Amino acid sequence: MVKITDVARHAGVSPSTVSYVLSGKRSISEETIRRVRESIRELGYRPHAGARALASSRSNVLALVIPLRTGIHVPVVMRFAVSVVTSARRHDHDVLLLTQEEGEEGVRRVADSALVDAVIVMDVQLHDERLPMLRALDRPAVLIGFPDDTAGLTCIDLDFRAAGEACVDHLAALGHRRVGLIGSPPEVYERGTGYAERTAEGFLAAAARQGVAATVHPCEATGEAARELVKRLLDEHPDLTGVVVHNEPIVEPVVAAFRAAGRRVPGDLSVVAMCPDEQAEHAELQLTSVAIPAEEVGRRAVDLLMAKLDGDDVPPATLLPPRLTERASTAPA
Amino acid sequence: MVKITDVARHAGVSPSTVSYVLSGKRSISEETIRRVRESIRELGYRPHAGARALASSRSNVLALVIPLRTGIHVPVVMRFAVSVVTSARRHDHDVLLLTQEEGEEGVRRVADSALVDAVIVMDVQLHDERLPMLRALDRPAVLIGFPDDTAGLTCIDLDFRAAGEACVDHLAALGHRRVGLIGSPPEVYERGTGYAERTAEGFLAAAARQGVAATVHPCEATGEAARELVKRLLDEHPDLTGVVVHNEPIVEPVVAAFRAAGRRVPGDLSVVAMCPDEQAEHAELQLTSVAIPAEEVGRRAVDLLMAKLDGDDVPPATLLPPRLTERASTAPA
DNA sequence: CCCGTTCATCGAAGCGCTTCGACAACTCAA
DNA sequence: TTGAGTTGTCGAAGCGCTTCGATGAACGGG
Repeated sequence: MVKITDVARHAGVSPSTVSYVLSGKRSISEETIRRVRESIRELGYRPHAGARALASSRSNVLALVIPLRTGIHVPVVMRFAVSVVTSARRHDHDVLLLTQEEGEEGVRRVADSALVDAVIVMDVQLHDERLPMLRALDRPAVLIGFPDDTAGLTCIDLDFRAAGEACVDHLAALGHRRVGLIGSPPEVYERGTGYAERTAEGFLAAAARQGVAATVHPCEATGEAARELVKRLLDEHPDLTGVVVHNEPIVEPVVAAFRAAGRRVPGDLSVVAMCPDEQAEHAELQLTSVAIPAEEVGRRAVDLLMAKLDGDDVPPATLLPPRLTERASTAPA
Repeated sequence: MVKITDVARHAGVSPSTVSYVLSGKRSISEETIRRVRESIRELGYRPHAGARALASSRSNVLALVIPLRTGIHVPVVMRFAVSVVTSARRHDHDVLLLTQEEGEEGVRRVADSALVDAVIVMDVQLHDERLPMLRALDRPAVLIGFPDDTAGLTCIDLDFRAAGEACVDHLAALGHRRVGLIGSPPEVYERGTGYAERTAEGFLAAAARQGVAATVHPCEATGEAARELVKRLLDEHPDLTGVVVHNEPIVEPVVAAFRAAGRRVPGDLSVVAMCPDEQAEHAELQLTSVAIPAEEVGRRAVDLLMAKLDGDDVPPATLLPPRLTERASTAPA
């Protein structure tokens, strides 16, 4: 194994100089930098991560806690994760994967053992049992998702309340007078998930404000459940002309079900999806949608974490404004 | 931060004794073990991961390279990943997440810097460009998926060829005389993905052996593509009575499309899926299926890696035999 | 009762790096 | 021409742990 002393000898400098070339923490002459870099390249030197962590008390590793609960949409989770990994690499950090199963203990373990410098937690519940631990943690943490009480935490997410409102406002502007929200599976609401509840709140608030009749309908993420719900909706609300779907896997089945029921989309019935842009664009019918900006959220979560690691103050709450893109699934009532 | 010397002092022993209690590498008296454990608990001691890695040249971290290509089914990838993380924890290891984007360089980086002790690579192609690097790597690696040439490697996966055969054998035994394989998206075949090609080979080989007419059809993973393909299939092969679907997201749409075309399933047409048992069981129509044993593959990949880390010899190739479970989607022709 | 073993424990070295203080060599204003 | 800064580099300490060899105590066979 090539170590820093080998590089130092090869370049004719001291180990500390090599270290300073690598970290840039002291000024080094152009010429020396060149020689050291050349030696590093030639010898194929890689600093030993453990030694570095020990000496600097920085491991350059972040922990990412991913959710495993039922009712979550796995592809979206993966987008967040990939975005976090990619962003972390830009800051010269790696990402350790923790499953929710390991839970509190896992976070504490990797934090206390200095395996990681900081933590990102996904899928935070309104009353998340991990909050006390996260508040007490002696390492920076960023939550993706908003708990009820954000005091002492750093949180980031799409502004789901505003997103819910944006969908209704769009439909109302098109003249729709009765709208429905097809939401996440019931268990997601039952366990108090911020994004689901806040979307519903925004949806209902905007409807009230606009004088539009509105109802909220949790729905399992299966085609069958979607078809049944659509049937029931049309039965109970024959005047329904606008639907918001906040449940990625069943967007397509919902559209198909409305069509099967004889409704033209968007002729008779408009659909707004809340999903990643990619999904909205690749659907058979291009969907008017509010984007779930997983990439941006992941990136900014990492940026926040890096700022905290640098000792900077960061805003405790970051709500990304929703972006509604009009496509082919909505039309005037 | 509590360190080993603190524990040693508290327990009235030397640091090395504490270390030996923790590692079990030397015999220690019951009484001392008890006292040391008690001190560890009381002080909340956690060994510093970096220090440990430096002194022992073992980081107790594995790298997991996950795929990002198009055409792969994300939920299945996630199952592998979760299984790897869970299994690694059982062996007291953590998992570092690498994306395929980082590629070769990423693996080399974390291996050379001793950030990880070993590597698991998912979604290996038949002629994977990473193979030379993996062969040359000075750390153990296990591949999930089989390249064309496994020399010098350790690979594990479901035996997809046998799986393809099992599906046809099942259908043939039920008296079906013409069968079709609805496979992965075209790009998956184009880039030479082992599991897709081997399934098709097994499928065709068994059909030839059984004297059954058979065709293979790649299919994009969208409901629309599925519906089109089904229409075309029925057009071109009116005598088709058995279908194998090896493309998780479109299993349901395929069944729905056959029904929409007036075929009863399984009355007129039998469907065998290749998907996780969970998916087969939770479908509206319980699906006869060959299980994709993601959990087992992940677990055994980790077990193989641990064996290699212990210096044990391991089989270069592990093919898990397919398991076909008869459910409600297949019936006699 | 002595000596060779085994058992339990200790002390010290060393893993490869970062960082701090020191210092020689310059630079430049007074 | 001096003294105060600045720049570039070095040496050494130390991060917290594991591991090796040493050692004293207890044990048992001859």
